[in-house]
Amino acid sequence: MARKKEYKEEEVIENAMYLFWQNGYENTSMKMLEQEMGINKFSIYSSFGSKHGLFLESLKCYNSKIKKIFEKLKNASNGVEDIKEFFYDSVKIGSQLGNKKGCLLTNTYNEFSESEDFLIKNEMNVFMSNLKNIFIEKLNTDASKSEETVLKQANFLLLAKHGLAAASRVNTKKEIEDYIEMTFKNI
Amino acid sequence: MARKKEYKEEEVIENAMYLFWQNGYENTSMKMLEQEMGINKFSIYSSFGSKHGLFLESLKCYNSKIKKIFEKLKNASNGVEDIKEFFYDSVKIGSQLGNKKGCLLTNTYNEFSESEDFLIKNEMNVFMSNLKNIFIEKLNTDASKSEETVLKQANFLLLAKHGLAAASRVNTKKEIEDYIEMTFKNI
DNA sequence: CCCAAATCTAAACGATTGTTTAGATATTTA
DNA sequence: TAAATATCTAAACAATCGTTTAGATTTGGG
Repeated sequence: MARKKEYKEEEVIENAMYLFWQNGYENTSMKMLEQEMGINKFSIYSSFGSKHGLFLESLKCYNSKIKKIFEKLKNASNGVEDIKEFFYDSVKIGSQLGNKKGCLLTNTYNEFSESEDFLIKNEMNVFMSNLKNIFIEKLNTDASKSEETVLKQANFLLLAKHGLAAASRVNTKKEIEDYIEMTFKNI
Repeated sequence: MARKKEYKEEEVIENAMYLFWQNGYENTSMKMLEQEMGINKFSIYSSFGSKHGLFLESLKCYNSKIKKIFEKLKNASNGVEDIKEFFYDSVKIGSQLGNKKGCLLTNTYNEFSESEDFLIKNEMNVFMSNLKNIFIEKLNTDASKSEETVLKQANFLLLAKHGLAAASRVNTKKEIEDYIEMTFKNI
């Protein structure tokens, strides 16, 4: 054995995640990451392999952060009302975690939409289809809805969620609340 | 007098605009611009001053491209129905102009949301408030709506338009159509 | 026809990008 | 305590970024 590490991966990755969340992948440099993570390039590379590996790990970190509100949604039993609450939770979590805007996954989805990075695109698709399936499940608790209606509404909510994440980067809290309320008027 | 220029600014700027539209500002390099515009760096700099100047000019070029559907919206007289048509037109124009995704202005709005580039942010704010005012005007053609309702619905539509532009980069035509239809269900 | 000026090509600029390496420092174990 | 080794700092790496410059080429007017 030898010298001890002066940091914990699980701790420094959080700061990396916040930085990526705020600036996106390309606009976050190794220099900024050094500063924010509090360790230097050598340590980053020995722990995470590359900037790309660090980003993937940041996405996992983000996933674990939002796992709570996903579990809450899954375990709730008020159908559409739970989805609405999930929308509110999604916006709230950004201001709780250091006033970050939007959703890291949605930001990434947009930034990589023209990219050929299939590792990351796959991560995104898994997330989106999971979310869609949960929406479908919740919508199905209302037995009066036809399968077609459910699918259409699930698509609508998925885009609304995507749009909300994008818009929440530049709009006020009031505007966002109005948007969520109006969105669920249509369901 | 002396040698003649072998290109026209109005022509090459279009290709620059398409490239920015596709990749965003930061992810478009001068090298890519040289290739796509068909002129070299010297010419770009002598015509547009800098990458930043070129981008601003691209935004103006984009504005003139979408002017048509804005004028159409302004001059129409079917109230909300016209806004809906405007949503469809906004999506369509991307596929018409070389299968580009989303809206250059919205993409820019997102990319520069954390930036301190006030020249560009101002350009964005002017665009957004213009759009909002048009929405308000159209909504007001229905005299039964209270001022509060109109403002709330205008905010909703503005975010919906923003979200639509973001989502249209990654979603299918069918999903987008469903989204627009659902959006206007209760307006 | 030749000089002046504008536009071209292409190389070089310094700064920054992500990544690697050399060497000093600290810790564990035998 | 000494040898082994993991982790640190800090410099250097090649590649690319946006930008500038030097020099060749083309054009028009006197």
